[in-house]
Amino acid sequence: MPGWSKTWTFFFMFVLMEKLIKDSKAASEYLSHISLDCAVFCFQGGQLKVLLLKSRKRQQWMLPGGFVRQDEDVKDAAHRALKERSGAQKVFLQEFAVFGSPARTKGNKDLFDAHAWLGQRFISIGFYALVNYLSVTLVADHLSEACEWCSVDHLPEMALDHKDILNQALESLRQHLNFKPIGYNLLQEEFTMPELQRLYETILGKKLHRGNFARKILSFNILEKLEEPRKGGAHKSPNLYRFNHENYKAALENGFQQMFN
Amino acid sequence: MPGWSKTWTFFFMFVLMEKLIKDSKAASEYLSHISLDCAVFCFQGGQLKVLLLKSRKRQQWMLPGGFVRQDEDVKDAAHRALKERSGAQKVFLQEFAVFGSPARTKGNKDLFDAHAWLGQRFISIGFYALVNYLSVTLVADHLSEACEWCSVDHLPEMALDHKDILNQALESLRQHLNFKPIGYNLLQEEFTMPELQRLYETILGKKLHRGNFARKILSFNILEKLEEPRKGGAHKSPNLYRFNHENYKAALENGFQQMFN
DNA sequence: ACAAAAGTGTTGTTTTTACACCCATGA
DNA sequence: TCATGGGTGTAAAAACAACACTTTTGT
Repeated sequence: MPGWSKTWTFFFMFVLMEKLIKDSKAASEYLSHISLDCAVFCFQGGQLKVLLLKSRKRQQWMLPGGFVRQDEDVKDAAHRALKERSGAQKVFLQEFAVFGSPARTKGNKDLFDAHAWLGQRFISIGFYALVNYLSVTLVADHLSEACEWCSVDHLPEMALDHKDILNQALESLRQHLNFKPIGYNLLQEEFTMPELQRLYETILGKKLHRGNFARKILSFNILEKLEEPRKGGAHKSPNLYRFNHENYKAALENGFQQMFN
Repeated sequence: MPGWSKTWTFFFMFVLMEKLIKDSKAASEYLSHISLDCAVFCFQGGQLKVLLLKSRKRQQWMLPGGFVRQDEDVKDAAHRALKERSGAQKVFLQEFAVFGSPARTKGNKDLFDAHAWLGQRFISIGFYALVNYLSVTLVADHLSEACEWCSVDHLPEMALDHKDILNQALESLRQHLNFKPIGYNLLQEEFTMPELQRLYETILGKKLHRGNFARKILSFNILEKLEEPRKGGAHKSPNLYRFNHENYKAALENGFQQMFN
């Protein structure tokens, strides 16, 4: 087409591309090939739990995830995805790994065949999130029929490589226990010593000695004991503590030098 | 255009898009918006060094980086980038962070204005690599006029957020010292006790006690002493050691329980 | 002779670990 | 009274840190 100027070629292209873009809102709204998956943890009933969605189409459990808008920070995208799913804002979010094998989303076309855009290859950025069980209201998205907390000790079968992602999130959680404000974000603002100990025991996967645990964690001066104990339990009212933000933050900067192993 | 069928619309689009794609080889070869940056470390002359490239266009130092092919594993892409830059294959590579702020590549257009594709927003996946100084031959790419080892103690100004990426790589290196085969990958196959100690001292940034260091690291049974010492030095020939792969690997699986802090 | 490397012994300190008590209190 | 929570004392074991002294060996 020697008579066509470059300008005309581009003009036509844009007219046609606009139509394509309207067909697929996602293609213009989000960066292609990039997704994120979140392992959202809470601590409830003495158990570490993770938020799972059940896909409507295939009855498989999945981690909540999302995509990154054209001009959005990746971490903001994760916050947005999380807010939609749990109503929770200002959640503690930590990136822990990238899942970049081209094979990992081969099953996508099947899983999401109603949406062509979802059939592409995705490189997924893995985050773990820590939320307070009480401050959260679960909301299933339109692709999901259920949205539940599931104990990490009894995980169901999961779609794609999501079980793998979750296991790596758990491993990172363990390694970060002395470096990130994990206790602070998983517990309520006010908590008892047995609750804190059970959290540590659950994440580390082993029993800790009661007396020594309290002695050690108190020696860091990161806890403040409150005046009033928690009333209403079946037994002795336990003391309540909360974190001293300043000292906690300062202690994490260096990482707790061998806190608990 | 009611007479046009959807099929025709798409046919024209593809014809035109093909032309666009030919205009920009990169756009078809690589995933858009995704890059990777490598902090390549070696240990030489008692110093930890990092591989830097000097950009021809702006005389700024940069970390070597690359892009991910359409059907390529992200880690393979990092290996490929590294091989081009250093000739090194089978390098130890560890992903450590994602740099996903939309602001981070705002300077790109200026830096790479010869290549439109490079002006887009990039989410970069950060790797650190550990190489043996002797097994590497540096090669500058066509955008760079120099390619050098630079001591991490005397870093020059760097482009974009590369200094930030490098600092996070160093921090990760420190935290991984007891969990990843860092000594194994930075030293030669055969090394002396003072070399190993200096490596630990450099990464941790502090002096360690000679006698206690040797005692402790030998107690892990991860080293094998060779028959012959290293000849030719100015003083007493030091003993040579190498890692016992099996024991080293086993020890890393649990992480060295407080090895050196 | 000197300097770097190597090996080991010793000592005091700190940390860890494991028990053992004792007390408080809500049902 | 019992189950749970909370506080403390202490003793043995282990780990750590700091020194000191010795030996080896290539130049």
